[in-house]
Amino acid sequence: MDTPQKSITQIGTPVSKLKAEDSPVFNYICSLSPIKSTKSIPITHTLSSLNFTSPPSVFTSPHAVSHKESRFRSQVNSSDHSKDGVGSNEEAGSIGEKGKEEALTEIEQSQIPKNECNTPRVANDVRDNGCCEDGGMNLVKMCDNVKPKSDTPDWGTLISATTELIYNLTSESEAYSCLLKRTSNSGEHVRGGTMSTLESVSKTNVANNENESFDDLSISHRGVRRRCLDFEIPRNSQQTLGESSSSCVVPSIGLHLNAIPMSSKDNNVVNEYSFSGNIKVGSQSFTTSDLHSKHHIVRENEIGKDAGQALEEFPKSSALEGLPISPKKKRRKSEQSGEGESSCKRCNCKKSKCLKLYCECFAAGVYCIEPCSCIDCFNKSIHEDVVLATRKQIESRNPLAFAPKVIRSSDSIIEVGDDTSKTPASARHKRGCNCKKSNCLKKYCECYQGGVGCSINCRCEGCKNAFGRKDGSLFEQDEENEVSGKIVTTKTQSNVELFNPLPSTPMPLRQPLAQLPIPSNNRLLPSASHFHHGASGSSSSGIYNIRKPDMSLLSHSRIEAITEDIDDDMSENLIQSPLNNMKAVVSPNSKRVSLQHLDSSETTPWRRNGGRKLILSIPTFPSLTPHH
DNA sequence: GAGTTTGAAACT
DNA sequence: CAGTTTCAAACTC
Repeated sequence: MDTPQKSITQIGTPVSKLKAEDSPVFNYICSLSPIKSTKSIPITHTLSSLNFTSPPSVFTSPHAVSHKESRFRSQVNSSDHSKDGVGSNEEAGSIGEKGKEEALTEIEQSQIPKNECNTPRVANDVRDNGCCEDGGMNLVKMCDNVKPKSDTPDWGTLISATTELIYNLTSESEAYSCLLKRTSNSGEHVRGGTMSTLESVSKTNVANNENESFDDLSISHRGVRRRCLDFEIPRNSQQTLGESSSSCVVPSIGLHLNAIPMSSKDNNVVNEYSFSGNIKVGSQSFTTSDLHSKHHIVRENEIGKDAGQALEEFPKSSALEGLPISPKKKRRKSEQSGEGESSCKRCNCKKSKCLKLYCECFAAGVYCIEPCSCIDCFNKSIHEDVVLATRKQIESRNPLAFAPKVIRSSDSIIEVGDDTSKTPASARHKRGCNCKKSNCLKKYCECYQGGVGCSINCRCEGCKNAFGRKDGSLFEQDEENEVSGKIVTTKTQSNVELFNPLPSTPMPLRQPLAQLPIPSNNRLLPSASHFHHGASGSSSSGIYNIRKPDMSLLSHSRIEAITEDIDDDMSENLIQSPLNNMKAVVSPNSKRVSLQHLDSSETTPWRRNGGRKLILSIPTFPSLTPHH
């Protein structure tokens, strides 16, 4: 017998939805409360997610697209359109050109074919202006059809529609939580004519469905990710999420993995690389990079802020772009993380012009934004060419320079090897740290900062990393109690950690199972199990269910779960770096990374322990470098 | 908030 | 590749 929920979940496509509208089951669904209906989301989501079709052209032609244009254009409802344009132009004109030339001189101008980006820009412009609008209109119509004429919202329909739609978002966490909030909070959003989320989502979906092929063809990676969320939110969704529901957005998502420790304090934020990297496993994978291809990058000033705030701040920030910001505005990371919602990178660079890896923003692949306190910053959209050139240069030196520093692989415990397998963290620092004095107990240590244990890759001295020591030893009792109050010693427990949906963070990461909050309603649990749709049915599912503490974690969990599936299937495939057909190889003893051709893995650190490959889960990191 | 410490990044 | 310098974040007071 089909339960109503199940029926909902079967409504996987707009077509089926339409059919379902007339069915008694559908009516019954409509009578259900929105909250109940949301139970179907995971399944739908899973299916939807898996429906992403064409394998991504992950590493193809990541031509940078006009950030400026898309960014400004995408201030859809802003009345400051002209202002934006003027602002950017003025800025580019007054500030940009001179300094840009300087910077470009420094970074070998010849590396930047100026026409490089022209074509993609056109394509994107066309897309921005055309297809999405059409799709959006259609979808709005669809939602209108779905929307009952009476004052009583047809929640079942709406939810099934929106859930399905919203699951085309790659930003599960934001989208999901936003949707849930909105759908469950009130009908005003819908009835009152705002329908922002639904419309947004609808647009996204229609755009995805109808223009998928077009997107695939026309969209390539952005060179530089926008502030926050670039990775996960499809462009269309980004637009609308940013504008209509960004208050729901978890701003830390979209951060470079460097930001894990910050964002992790929210405890419901999975780091973006965990997501994108895992999802992307291998060049054949279907999601992140695909989504990246399909969807554009977020505008830096909107995401992570309240929409209104973003709109308010945009003119200001764009006007201020490129201008030094008073150090008084400086906010330290600790403060940022305290804000929870605003843990986007902020730098304080004074000499690097934010064009070196010293700059956290630059290193994270995001532009600097207003809250940054940098001086002479060139890491702005208006200096896109400079940024691109610099990145290219840096990448030429170290192809993984912009890759996430922490490799968060669900297989890492198994894969990494004997000495580190005991350590609980399901991730390792890509290159390892080199700490001398901090004992890997402070955030000077990149491993510690990333919330991961040290590994054999580390050259640290006196390692006492609370997440796992270099020598593989477990924490001492005292230490451990301090950190988490729990000793993780067994393989099972390690596995629990492995599937810990929580981001890396000292406290919760090592929180024992018993101490984890179990949701009063365990609806999440079956939902979570749905994430293993088609999975190998490993113990991870069970663990997963147990660990599901929080609705806000759901989306992240799903990501990880899917990752598991992918890893199962593709664990033998090395993840390709953004560079063409090359394996990124991390030398345990070298800071620099080298590239290795596909036939030499056995001599590399990729293989350890019985020949299993150590997978470098390089996420879909949109290389700035156009590859030809 | 200023100064110090630290280690990554960059440079030689 | 090793040593040195530069840099900015983290940290301390």
